[in-house]
Amino acid sequence: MAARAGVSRATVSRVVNGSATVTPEIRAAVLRAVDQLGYVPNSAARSLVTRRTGSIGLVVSEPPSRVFSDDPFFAVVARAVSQELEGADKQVVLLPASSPAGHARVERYVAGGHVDGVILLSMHGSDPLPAALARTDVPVVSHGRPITTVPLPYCDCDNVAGARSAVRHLLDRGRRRIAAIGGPPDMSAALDRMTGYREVLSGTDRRSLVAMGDFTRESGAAAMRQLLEDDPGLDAVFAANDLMAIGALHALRQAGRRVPDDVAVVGFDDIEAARYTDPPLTTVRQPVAEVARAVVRRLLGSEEERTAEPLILPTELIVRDSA
Amino acid sequence: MAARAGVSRATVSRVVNGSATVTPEIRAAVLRAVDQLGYVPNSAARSLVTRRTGSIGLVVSEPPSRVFSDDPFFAVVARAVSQELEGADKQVVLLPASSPAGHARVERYVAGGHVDGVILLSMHGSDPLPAALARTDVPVVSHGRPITTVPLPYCDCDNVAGARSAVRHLLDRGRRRIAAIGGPPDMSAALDRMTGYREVLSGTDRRSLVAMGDFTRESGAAAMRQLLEDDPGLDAVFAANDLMAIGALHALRQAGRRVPDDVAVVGFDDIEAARYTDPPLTTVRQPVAEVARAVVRRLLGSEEERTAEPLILPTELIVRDSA
DNA sequence: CTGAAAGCGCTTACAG
DNA sequence: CTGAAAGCGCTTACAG
Repeated sequence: MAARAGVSRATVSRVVNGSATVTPEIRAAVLRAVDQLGYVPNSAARSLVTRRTGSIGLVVSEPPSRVFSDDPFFAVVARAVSQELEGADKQVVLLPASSPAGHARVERYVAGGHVDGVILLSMHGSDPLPAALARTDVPVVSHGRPITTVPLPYCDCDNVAGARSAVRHLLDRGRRRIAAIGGPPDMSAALDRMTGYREVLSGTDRRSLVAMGDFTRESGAAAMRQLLEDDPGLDAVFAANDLMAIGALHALRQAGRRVPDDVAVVGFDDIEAARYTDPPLTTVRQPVAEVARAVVRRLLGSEEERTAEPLILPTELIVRDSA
Repeated sequence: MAARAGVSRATVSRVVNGSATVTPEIRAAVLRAVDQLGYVPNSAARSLVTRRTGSIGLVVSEPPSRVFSDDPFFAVVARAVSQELEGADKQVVLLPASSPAGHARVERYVAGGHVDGVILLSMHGSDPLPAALARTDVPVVSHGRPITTVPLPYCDCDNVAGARSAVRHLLDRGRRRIAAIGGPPDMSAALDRMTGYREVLSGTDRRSLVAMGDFTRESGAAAMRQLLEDDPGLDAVFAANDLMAIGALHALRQAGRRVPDDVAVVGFDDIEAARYTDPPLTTVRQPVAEVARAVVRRLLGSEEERTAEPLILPTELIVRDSA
């Protein structure tokens, strides 16, 4: 390659890496040779000396059922991250970490210098990975507030405020018995949304009534049946995510309750499917892609940017027909 | 590291890589040192000499709207691939290739030796990437039959037979005017499903009636409205995927048609959402994850395995209430 | 079974 | 502005 262009390897390297200090003629000659030979620098050799890999790890620590099923969350994040990374010419490598074995693999992988940074996705409270990763000198940013003892940079949406707006809306519509379907209690998003629900109700004379789900449709349907049994008189339900709200809609229909006439339903996320339920779902829109992009920017930014205050993006209540 | 264990670097390498020719005592000493020092081999240095990277590229050549929206297809594939790769201790790196710029990046990335193999996802007929990649000496296997001039190893499900079973079912239920909603005409899955539809109808005295969509819910709803306008007397519709079937259900409801009483609907894919529509959707189940796993096995297998006859997995008709 | 040495393909001070 | 040389951290024939 260097021979073909009649220059040294060093000069080829400089041209390929866009160094300014190269004579135009030489640069042209090198570029021509690169083109003719289809030369592409070997990435491993380059990484070895630059100590950078051009890859960012996306750690998905979630039981397959949720992240990889019908919830568009993972896909939306993966896409936004890839896209935002394009400008920096970096790729995302998927790091599944749902099992202890997966955790060990991810740790080894990161420690082995395979990635320039790590994005944590939907971590659970019990997860030992954040702490382990924080000990590495690889930058880590979490998508969503992690429940950890170690402080960790993160971006998130305002789950508490979002839930508040949903419950207030129900109150404004004159609903009196507002139940809730909660998510996994070891995830901050689920926790925060329940906090918002309780906060609003505690300001009134209404009692709270909660059934737990795990963010899946099926669990939403089961929780709804439970709720109906516990309090047949309920006239509204706030589900901590849309998938569970869809399950609730299903259970309500089977129980012969009309929505929103008998029972009003509000979800959280505003996934695409929310527009196609019957009736269309009133829900809290969460800017998943924007949070993901913010995470990437922090990850790529300086140490100071990363350790700055967590970025919390606002949510928006989307009123459709279910409430 | 080598000093700590009192052995040479070569021996450390042998122990770490599990070479059999190491004395138990020495192996133990090295392992102890590895543990104490938290030693992890540098991946770039290793790749440089072994010429392997431990990464597989997942090329997603799809407009964001589809793959990354609500269609669980991408997530299911990503998960199955990651999982199947775990045994081989390889990771998947996401390679978005929806734009020409994306294509160029992917080509460069693969040519740069970043990956040991490439999986192509839902390629479109016009896509130049398969041919470009086939020229590399990196193994390539496609998930889904690619529409290319160059022969390319692939695995798929039997889309034609699946569509046939759907349309036959409609016929068996006594439906007389069976319309269809097709997918993107440059994708083999869409093409093959329409072929199945036409094959069955051509064996009868029924005429075919087709409206085109692009695999999204919205396009399914639009196509359904079109069909209703073209032939108000239709009593069944076969949609080339579930998302479009869901859109069709929506349009039908808005048009005041009852499902299945007035119009029967059958989809294709059997995504999770199909069980939660009103009424639950009759559809053709497609083994997406199994195809993905088969793709990985071929990719990891020998040259002969890869170039063997394409593996075509069967589909299954799932009868629910919509038809 | 183990070690000394070469070499993987780059980048980057260091001279000139 | 360009080249010779060192060096990144491993693995792997090759001796012994």
